[in-house]
Amino acid sequence: MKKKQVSLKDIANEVGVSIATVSYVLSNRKDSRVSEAMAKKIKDIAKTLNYQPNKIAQSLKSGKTNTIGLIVADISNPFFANIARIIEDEATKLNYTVIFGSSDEKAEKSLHLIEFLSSRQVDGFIIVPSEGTDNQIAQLKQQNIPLVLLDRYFPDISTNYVVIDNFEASTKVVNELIVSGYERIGMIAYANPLYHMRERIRGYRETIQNHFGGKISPNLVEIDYNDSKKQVRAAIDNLLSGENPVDAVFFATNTLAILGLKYIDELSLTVPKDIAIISFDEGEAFDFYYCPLTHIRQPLDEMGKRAVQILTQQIATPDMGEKQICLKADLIKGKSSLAIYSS
Amino acid sequence: MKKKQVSLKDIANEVGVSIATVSYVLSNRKDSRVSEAMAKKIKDIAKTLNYQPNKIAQSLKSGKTNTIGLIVADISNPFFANIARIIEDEATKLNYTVIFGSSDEKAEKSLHLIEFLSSRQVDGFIIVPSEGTDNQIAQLKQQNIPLVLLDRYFPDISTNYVVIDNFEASTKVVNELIVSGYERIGMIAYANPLYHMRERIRGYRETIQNHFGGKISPNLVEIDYNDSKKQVRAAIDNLLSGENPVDAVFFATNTLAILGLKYIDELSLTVPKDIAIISFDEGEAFDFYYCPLTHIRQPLDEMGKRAVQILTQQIATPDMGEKQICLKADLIKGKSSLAIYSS
DNA sequence: CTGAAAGCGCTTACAG
DNA sequence: CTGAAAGCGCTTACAG
Repeated sequence: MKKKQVSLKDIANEVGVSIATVSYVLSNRKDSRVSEAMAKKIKDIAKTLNYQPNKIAQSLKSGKTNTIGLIVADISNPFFANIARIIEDEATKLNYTVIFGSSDEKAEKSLHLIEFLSSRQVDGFIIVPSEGTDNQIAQLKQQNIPLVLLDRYFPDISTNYVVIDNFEASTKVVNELIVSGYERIGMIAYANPLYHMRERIRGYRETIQNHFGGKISPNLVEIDYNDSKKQVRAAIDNLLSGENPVDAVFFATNTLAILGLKYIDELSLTVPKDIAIISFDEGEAFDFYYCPLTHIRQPLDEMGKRAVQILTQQIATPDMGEKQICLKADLIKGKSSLAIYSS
Repeated sequence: MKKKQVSLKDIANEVGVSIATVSYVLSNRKDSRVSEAMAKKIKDIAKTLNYQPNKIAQSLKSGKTNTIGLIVADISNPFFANIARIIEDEATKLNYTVIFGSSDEKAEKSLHLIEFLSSRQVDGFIIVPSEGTDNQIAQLKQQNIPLVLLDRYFPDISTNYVVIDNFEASTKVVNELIVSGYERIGMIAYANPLYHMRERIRGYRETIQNHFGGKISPNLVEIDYNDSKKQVRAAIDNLLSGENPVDAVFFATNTLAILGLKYIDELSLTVPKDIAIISFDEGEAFDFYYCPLTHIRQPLDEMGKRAVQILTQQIATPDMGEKQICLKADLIKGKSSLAIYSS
């Protein structure tokens, strides 16, 4: 039999005083006028009994759980795993607990998670929304549930969000390749209608367009998320075939880069001699890759922390205005995009 | 203003019936004899109002939160991150939520987490205990709080646990190296008094002893967890120096292997030609390592699932006997321990 | 077939 | 200086 936790009542009985008095003392309210002596006695007994307040009861009373619901798009992606950890740490600092789930890029799963977390009475949500969840987000907003979108957002729904400037980052990638002497630059992205992916693609297209003025066209392949392994291989075959095979590939995410590089290894191509590579985000998988990868590094730490801060502020001050943060990402130069002449 | 969630009372008012009746209908208790018509009406209204039961209130009433507290030793280690994910998935299937934290191998942090999770009224714990937490575990046990130790346990405290046979796994590693022709086999482990680490070391020592019968002695270096980077480098320098430098190294964990291999790369040594390697556990970091690593693969999936199953069983049946599971781990042969003559 | 009442453990405005 | 009472949203044994 699990022993019952000690409650205020147990302490009250022990000391011979009312539950209310114990509550006043233990919650340190200054406006209660409990005698010093009594207060000390109560505190001592509470300590010897190892009293821990029942947060469930506190939550029911206060309507606050000090819990944040976090929904990421894919927890098996180190990008999201890392940001989840950062959010967890920051939340803990601010005295919040995080309950999280992964939508695995599926709208139904996202809906299920939102309902589940709502029934657990989370005080607010941090969500990396996946395709087709616009209505879920709109609904949360309409219910005035505190909410911060992270990494992705819907331009048509006005919410708090913390994202990066994907267009600008993508521009940096393509410019780096161009400056290094590459010309036939392919891109492999997800066939995902969400804004962040469209912006990465737009950055690629416009930079190619602006620089080559139509003499060289963008060469983009979009991959279906649920069949990515096979399609990435086909995409690379495709980009490398024909009269003008690419000399560089820009991967729109780290997961695409991992799949792509494994296949490039299989083909016995050497990076960057045979083909230059830049990736959006990285991952531990590249720690031992023979050629350090040039990649976009998103300010994960700041993104996670800002999201938590904005959310907890909104929980505390519901009528605070909306906060919309767009951060810049850095290009980290490895050796996978070395200038052609120096290779 | 955040709108209040709809409660049983709202539905009761709407339908013109008592809260109790609504509760009976919505909790689907067969023994209540509410008329079909009324039941239907109530269910319809509940649906249109989008009623979600308040789990906080349910928990307070029932004394059950359907929540598991998970404490891992180091969430930044992919081994624990993976097992956390497996536990999360299995728990979700069984209708439990997981709240977790990382003790970062610190006893005080572990205590803090236990208290925190207890105050959140978790129904039970899954814990990867760190050094010096014996008394915390004993205390939980003494309070009859359902508990499963994972990956590590204390031989002196009788609890549920799910672990692997570290001694046997370690034996396999050393035998593999011996069979492949290596003789001067060093080991790098943590200076950690916990049983799992001692067993790995014992397996190493005894196998060396049994095979070489004293003609070659074990060559073990123990590393301080909090200064591991520097000490691993020194350890490798040490193992490679002297009259009889090692020709193989057994790393007792994946984190040690990562640190070690990076240094070995810096030294421009080639695996396995210059030095053979076997690691306990692996990680994504090795995905692109030029030489696929021979390593011990623990049955993560089974470990995580069994832990959840045992815990939830004990929550349901508190006087169930203790379950102690010791699984075997596999040796996965890569190329980092190739037989000497074939290299 | 339906409802009044007690109670889970806490907080807090109010009374004495 | 201290306590009785109401209430957070639910469940359930009991009465009618």
